Amino acid sequence: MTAIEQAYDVFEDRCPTRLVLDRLADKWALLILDRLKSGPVRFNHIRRDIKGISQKVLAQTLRKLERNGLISRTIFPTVPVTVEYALTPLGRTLTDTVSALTHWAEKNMGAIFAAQRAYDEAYAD
Amino acid sequence: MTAIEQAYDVFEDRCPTRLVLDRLADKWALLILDRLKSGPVRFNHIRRDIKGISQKVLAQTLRKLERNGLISRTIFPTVPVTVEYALTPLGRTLTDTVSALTHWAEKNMGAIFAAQRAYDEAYAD
DNA sequence: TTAGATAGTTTCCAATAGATACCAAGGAGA
DNA sequence: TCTCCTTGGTATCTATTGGAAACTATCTAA
Repeated sequence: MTAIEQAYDVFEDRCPTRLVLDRLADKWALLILDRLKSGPVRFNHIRRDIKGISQKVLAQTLRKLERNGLISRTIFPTVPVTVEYALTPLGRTLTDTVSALTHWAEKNMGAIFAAQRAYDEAYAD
Repeated sequence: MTAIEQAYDVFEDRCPTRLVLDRLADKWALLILDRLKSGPVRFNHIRRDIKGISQKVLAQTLRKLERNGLISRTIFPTVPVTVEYALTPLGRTLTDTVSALTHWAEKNMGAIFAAQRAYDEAYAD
Protein backbone atom coordinates (compact mmCIF):
# COMPACT_ATOMS: atom_id res chain seq x y z
CA MET A 1 0.00 0.00 0.00
CA THR A 2 1.39 3.38 -0.99
CA ALA A 3 1.36 6.49 1.17
CA ILE A 4 -1.38 8.00 -0.95
CA GLU A 5 -3.66 4.99 -0.63
CA GLN A 6 -3.06 4.80 3.08
CA ALA A 7 -4.13 8.39 3.48
CA TYR A 8 -7.76 7.54 2.67
CA ASP A 9 -10.11 5.72 5.01
CA VAL A 10 -13.85 5.32 4.49
CA PHE A 11 -14.42 5.27 8.23
CA GLU A 12 -13.04 8.77 8.64
CA ASP A 13 -15.46 11.64 8.60
CA ARG A 14 -14.42 14.42 6.23
CA CYS A 15 -12.57 11.83 4.18
CA PRO A 16 -13.38 12.40 0.52
CA THR A 17 -14.10 8.72 -0.02
CA ARG A 18 -17.22 9.30 2.01
CA LEU A 19 -18.44 11.78 -0.57
CA VAL A 20 -17.93 9.15 -3.23
CA LEU A 21 -19.74 6.49 -1.24
CA ASP A 22 -22.62 8.89 -0.67
CA ARG A 23 -23.14 9.01 -4.40
CA LEU A 24 -22.80 5.29 -5.01
CA ALA A 25 -24.84 3.99 -2.11
CA ASP A 26 -28.14 4.92 -3.69
CA LYS A 27 -30.72 2.44 -4.91
CA TRP A 28 -31.54 4.32 -8.11
CA ALA A 29 -27.91 4.97 -9.05
CA LEU A 30 -27.11 1.27 -8.75
CA LEU A 31 -30.12 0.29 -10.86
CA ILE A 32 -29.23 2.84 -13.53
CA LEU A 33 -25.60 1.73 -13.72
CA ASP A 34 -26.78 -1.87 -14.00
CA ARG A 35 -29.22 -0.92 -16.75
CA LEU A 36 -26.56 0.90 -18.80
CA LYS A 37 -24.22 -2.09 -18.68
CA SER A 38 -25.46 -3.47 -22.00
CA GLY A 39 -25.10 -0.21 -23.95
CA PRO A 40 -26.38 3.36 -24.40
CA VAL A 41 -30.02 4.00 -23.47
CA ARG A 42 -32.36 6.98 -23.81
CA PHE A 43 -34.04 8.86 -20.94
CA ASN A 44 -37.57 7.57 -21.35
CA HIS A 45 -36.30 4.11 -22.13
CA ILE A 46 -34.56 3.95 -18.74
CA ARG A 47 -37.66 5.40 -17.15
CA ARG A 48 -39.84 2.66 -18.58
CA ASP A 49 -37.36 -0.11 -17.76
CA ILE A 50 -36.73 0.85 -14.15
CA LYS A 51 -40.28 0.59 -12.93
CA GLY A 52 -41.31 3.03 -10.25
CA ILE A 53 -38.65 5.72 -10.75
CA SER A 54 -40.04 9.24 -11.09
CA GLN A 55 -38.88 11.62 -13.82
CA LYS A 56 -37.46 14.01 -11.25
CA VAL A 57 -35.38 11.41 -9.47
CA LEU A 58 -34.22 9.88 -12.76
CA ALA A 59 -33.09 13.29 -14.02
CA GLN A 60 -31.37 14.11 -10.72
CA THR A 61 -29.61 10.76 -10.51
CA LEU A 62 -28.45 10.88 -14.13
CA ARG A 63 -27.08 14.38 -13.55
CA LYS A 64 -25.26 13.19 -10.45
CA LEU A 65 -23.75 10.18 -12.21
CA GLU A 66 -22.71 12.41 -15.13
CA ARG A 67 -21.08 14.94 -12.82
CA ASN A 68 -19.09 12.16 -11.17
CA GLY A 69 -17.83 10.95 -14.53
CA LEU A 70 -19.58 7.58 -14.41
CA ILE A 71 -21.91 8.13 -17.36
CA SER A 72 -21.91 10.32 -20.45
CA ARG A 73 -24.79 12.31 -21.92
CA THR A 74 -25.04 12.72 -25.68
CA ILE A 75 -27.65 14.85 -27.43
CA PHE A 76 -28.78 14.02 -30.97
CA PRO A 77 -30.63 16.87 -32.75
CA THR A 78 -33.39 14.64 -34.05
CA VAL A 79 -37.11 15.44 -33.85
CA PRO A 80 -38.00 15.04 -31.11
CA VAL A 81 -34.57 15.43 -29.55
CA THR A 82 -32.80 12.25 -28.49
CA VAL A 83 -30.54 12.06 -25.43
CA GLU A 84 -28.42 8.99 -24.94
CA TYR A 85 -26.80 7.96 -21.69
CA ALA A 86 -23.86 5.56 -21.65
CA LEU A 87 -21.25 4.28 -19.23
CA THR A 88 -17.88 5.99 -19.36
CA PRO A 89 -14.71 3.89 -19.02
CA LEU A 90 -14.69 4.87 -15.34
CA GLY A 91 -18.31 3.82 -14.95
CA ARG A 92 -17.52 0.54 -16.62
CA THR A 93 -14.95 -0.28 -13.94
CA LEU A 94 -17.82 -0.14 -11.44
CA THR A 95 -20.39 -2.34 -13.13
CA ASP A 96 -18.93 -5.68 -12.09
CA THR A 97 -19.22 -4.67 -8.44
CA VAL A 98 -22.68 -3.24 -8.91
CA SER A 99 -23.86 -6.36 -10.70
CA ALA A 100 -22.48 -8.45 -7.87
CA LEU A 101 -24.65 -6.49 -5.43
CA THR A 102 -27.87 -6.75 -7.42
CA HIS A 103 -27.24 -10.43 -8.07
CA TRP A 104 -26.60 -11.03 -4.39
CA ALA A 105 -29.95 -9.41 -3.68
CA GLU A 106 -31.74 -11.63 -6.18
CA LYS A 107 -30.01 -14.77 -4.92
CA ASN A 108 -30.41 -14.22 -1.18
CA MET A 109 -33.87 -12.73 -1.16
CA GLY A 110 -35.43 -15.86 0.24
CA ALA A 111 -33.06 -15.99 3.19
CA ILE A 112 -33.66 -12.32 3.90
CA PHE A 113 -37.45 -12.63 3.93
CA ALA A 114 -37.18 -15.69 6.18
CA ALA A 115 -35.02 -13.66 8.57
CA GLN A 116 -37.56 -10.84 8.53
CA ARG A 117 -40.41 -13.20 9.39
CA ALA A 118 -38.42 -14.74 12.24
CA TYR A 119 -37.51 -11.30 13.57
CA ASP A 120 -41.05 -10.00 13.40
CA GLU A 121 -42.39 -13.07 15.19
CA ALA A 122 -39.77 -12.84 17.93
CA TYR A 123 -40.45 -9.16 18.60
CA ALA A 124 -44.20 -9.17 18.01
CA ASP A 125 -45.00 -8.57 21.68
CA MET B 1 -30.85 -20.08 -15.08
CA THR B 2 -33.68 -21.88 -13.32
CA ALA B 3 -37.33 -20.91 -13.43
CA ILE B 4 -37.15 -19.55 -9.89
CA GLU B 5 -34.16 -17.32 -10.61
CA GLN B 6 -35.73 -16.07 -13.78
CA ALA B 7 -38.85 -14.99 -11.89
CA TYR B 8 -36.95 -12.18 -10.15
CA ASP B 9 -35.80 -8.98 -11.82
CA VAL B 10 -34.41 -5.94 -10.02
CA PHE B 11 -35.80 -3.66 -12.70
CA GLU B 12 -39.37 -4.71 -11.93
CA ASP B 13 -41.32 -2.58 -9.52
CA ARG B 14 -43.07 -4.64 -6.83
CA CYS B 15 -40.35 -7.25 -7.27
CA PRO B 16 -39.15 -8.27 -3.80
CA THR B 17 -35.51 -7.88 -4.84
CA ARG B 18 -36.18 -4.15 -4.83
CA LEU B 19 -37.01 -4.29 -1.15
CA VAL B 20 -33.69 -6.00 -0.52
CA LEU B 21 -31.79 -3.47 -2.58
CA ASP B 22 -33.49 -0.66 -0.69
CA ARG B 23 -31.93 -1.97 2.48
CA LEU B 24 -28.47 -2.56 1.07
CA ALA B 25 -28.09 0.60 -0.95
CA ASP B 26 -27.48 2.76 2.09
CA LYS B 27 -24.19 4.43 2.94
CA TRP B 28 -24.32 3.65 6.65
CA ALA B 29 -25.34 0.00 6.17
CA LEU B 30 -22.39 -0.54 3.84
CA LEU B 31 -19.96 1.10 6.27
CA ILE B 32 -21.29 -0.95 9.20
CA LEU B 33 -21.04 -4.23 7.30
CA ASP B 34 -17.50 -3.34 6.31
CA ARG B 35 -16.65 -2.48 9.90
CA LEU B 36 -17.98 -5.80 11.26
CA LYS B 37 -15.94 -7.81 8.76
CA SER B 38 -13.07 -8.28 11.21
CA GLY B 39 -15.20 -9.52 14.14
CA PRO B 40 -17.88 -8.58 16.69
CA VAL B 41 -18.00 -4.94 17.79
CA ARG B 42 -19.97 -3.04 20.44
CA PHE B 43 -22.45 -0.23 19.81
CA ASN B 44 -20.37 2.70 20.99
CA HIS B 45 -17.27 1.21 19.41
CA ILE B 46 -18.92 1.29 15.99
CA ARG B 47 -20.18 4.77 16.73
CA ARG B 48 -16.66 6.02 17.45
CA ASP B 49 -15.13 4.22 14.48
CA ILE B 50 -17.61 5.37 11.87
CA LYS B 51 -17.10 9.06 12.30
CA GLY B 52 -20.12 11.25 11.78
CA ILE B 53 -22.87 8.69 12.33
CA SER B 54 -25.52 9.74 14.84
CA GLN B 55 -26.74 7.44 17.59
CA LYS B 56 -30.23 7.42 16.14
CA VAL B 57 -29.16 6.43 12.65
CA LEU B 58 -26.71 3.84 14.00
CA ALA B 59 -29.44 2.24 16.12
CA GLN B 60 -31.90 2.30 13.22
CA THR B 61 -29.44 0.84 10.76
CA LEU B 62 -28.31 -1.91 13.13
CA ARG B 63 -31.95 -2.84 13.77
CA LYS B 64 -32.58 -2.96 10.04
CA LEU B 65 -29.56 -5.15 9.36
CA GLU B 66 -30.54 -7.43 12.25
CA ARG B 67 -34.10 -7.76 10.97
CA ASN B 68 -32.77 -8.73 7.56
CA GLY B 69 -30.61 -11.45 9.08
CA LEU B 70 -27.29 -9.86 8.11
CA ILE B 71 -26.00 -9.21 11.61
CA SER B 72 -26.65 -10.68 15.06
CA ARG B 73 -27.16 -8.83 18.34
CA THR B 74 -25.89 -10.38 21.56
CA ILE B 75 -26.47 -8.90 25.00
CA PHE B 76 -24.00 -9.59 27.83
CA PRO B 77 -25.37 -8.79 31.32
CA THR B 78 -22.28 -6.92 32.44
CA VAL B 79 -22.30 -3.57 34.19
CA PRO B 80 -22.88 -1.50 32.25
CA VAL B 81 -24.59 -3.82 29.80
CA THR B 82 -22.57 -4.86 26.75
CA VAL B 83 -24.18 -5.40 23.35
CA GLU B 84 -22.15 -7.03 20.63
CA TYR B 85 -22.94 -6.93 16.93
CA ALA B 86 -21.52 -9.52 14.54
CA LEU B 87 -21.99 -10.68 10.97
CA THR B 88 -24.21 -13.72 10.47
CA PRO B 89 -23.21 -16.36 7.89
CA LEU B 90 -25.62 -14.63 5.50
CA GLY B 91 -24.04 -11.26 6.22
CA ARG B 92 -20.64 -12.73 5.63
CA THR B 93 -21.60 -13.71 2.08
CA LEU B 94 -22.12 -10.02 1.39
CA THR B 95 -18.91 -8.55 2.75
CA ASP B 96 -16.74 -9.35 -0.26
CA THR B 97 -19.07 -7.38 -2.49
CA VAL B 98 -19.34 -4.54 -0.02
CA SER B 99 -15.58 -4.36 0.37
CA ALA B 100 -15.24 -4.24 -3.39
CA LEU B 101 -17.49 -1.17 -3.43
CA THR B 102 -15.69 0.72 -0.68
CA HIS B 103 -12.35 -0.17 -2.22
CA TRP B 104 -13.50 1.04 -5.60
CA ALA B 105 -14.47 4.32 -3.95
CA GLU B 106 -11.05 4.72 -2.34
CA LYS B 107 -9.22 3.80 -5.52
CA ASN B 108 -11.16 5.93 -7.98
CA MET B 109 -11.70 8.98 -5.83
CA GLY B 110 -9.17 11.00 -7.75
CA ALA B 111 -10.82 10.31 -11.09
CA ILE B 112 -14.22 11.21 -9.66
CA PHE B 113 -13.08 14.54 -8.25
CA ALA B 114 -11.40 15.37 -11.55
CA ALA B 115 -14.67 14.61 -13.34
CA GLN B 116 -16.54 16.85 -10.92
CA ARG B 117 -14.19 19.75 -11.52
CA ALA B 118 -14.45 19.32 -15.29
CA TYR B 119 -18.25 19.18 -15.09
CA ASP B 120 -18.52 22.23 -12.88
CA GLU B 121 -16.24 24.24 -15.16
CA ALA B 122 -18.18 23.22 -18.27
CA TYR B 123 -21.56 24.15 -16.77
CA ALA B 124 -20.45 27.17 -14.76
CA ASP B 125 -22.39 29.60 -16.96
C1' DT C 1 -56.88 20.35 -33.45
C1' DT C 2 -56.03 16.86 -30.72
C1' DA C 3 -52.99 13.40 -29.31
C1' DG C 4 -48.51 11.51 -28.95
C1' DA C 5 -43.50 11.46 -28.66
C1' DT C 6 -39.11 13.63 -26.99
C1' DA C 7 -36.61 15.26 -22.19
C1' DG C 8 -37.04 17.31 -18.77
C1' DT C 9 -38.67 21.28 -14.64
C1' DT C 10 -41.83 22.81 -11.04
C1' DT C 11 -44.70 22.30 -7.21
C1' DC C 12 -46.40 20.25 -3.25
C1' DC C 13 -46.62 16.99 0.59
C1' DA C 14 -44.87 13.11 3.25
C1' DA C 15 -41.00 10.57 4.78
C1' DT C 16 -36.41 10.47 6.16
C1' DA C 17 -31.82 12.20 8.17
C1' DG C 18 -29.22 14.57 11.48
C1' DA C 19 -28.40 17.23 15.81
C1' DT C 20 -29.37 17.51 20.39
C1' DA C 21 -31.16 16.35 24.73
C1' DC C 22 -32.59 12.93 27.68
C1' DC C 23 -33.14 8.20 30.05
C1' DA C 24 -31.76 4.21 33.40
C1' DA C 25 -28.21 1.48 35.85
C1' DG C 26 -24.22 1.26 38.02
C1' DG C 27 -18.81 2.32 39.19
C1' DA C 28 -15.10 5.47 40.59
C1' DG C 29 -13.29 9.49 42.68
C1' DA C 30 -13.59 13.48 45.93
C1' DT D 1 -23.06 11.53 49.32
C1' DC D 2 -22.47 14.04 45.22
C1' DT D 3 -20.95 14.24 40.73
C1' DC D 4 -19.12 12.43 36.57
C1' DC D 5 -18.26 8.60 33.73
C1' DT D 6 -19.63 4.51 31.20
C1' DT D 7 -23.03 1.38 28.83
C1' DG D 8 -26.93 1.41 24.87
C1' DG D 9 -30.17 3.35 23.59
C1' DT D 10 -35.18 6.96 22.95
C1' DA D 11 -37.55 11.41 22.21
C1' DT D 12 -37.91 15.59 20.00
C1' DC D 13 -37.22 19.04 16.66
C1' DT D 14 -35.83 20.76 12.27
C1' DA D 15 -33.72 20.43 7.56
C1' DT D 16 -33.29 17.81 3.70
C1' DT D 17 -34.81 14.50 0.55
C1' DG D 18 -38.22 11.48 -2.07
C1' DG D 19 -42.25 10.64 -4.70
C1' DA D 20 -46.64 12.00 -7.29
C1' DA D 21 -48.51 14.88 -10.35
C1' DA D 22 -48.80 18.74 -13.33
C1' DC D 23 -46.49 21.73 -16.46
C1' DT D 24 -42.97 23.28 -20.27
C1' DA D 25 -41.50 23.27 -25.22
C1' DT D 26 -40.97 21.39 -29.84
C1' DC D 27 -42.29 18.65 -33.51
C1' DT D 28 -45.16 14.63 -36.09
C1' DA D 29 -49.07 12.13 -37.41
C1' DA D 30 -54.01 11.48 -37.83
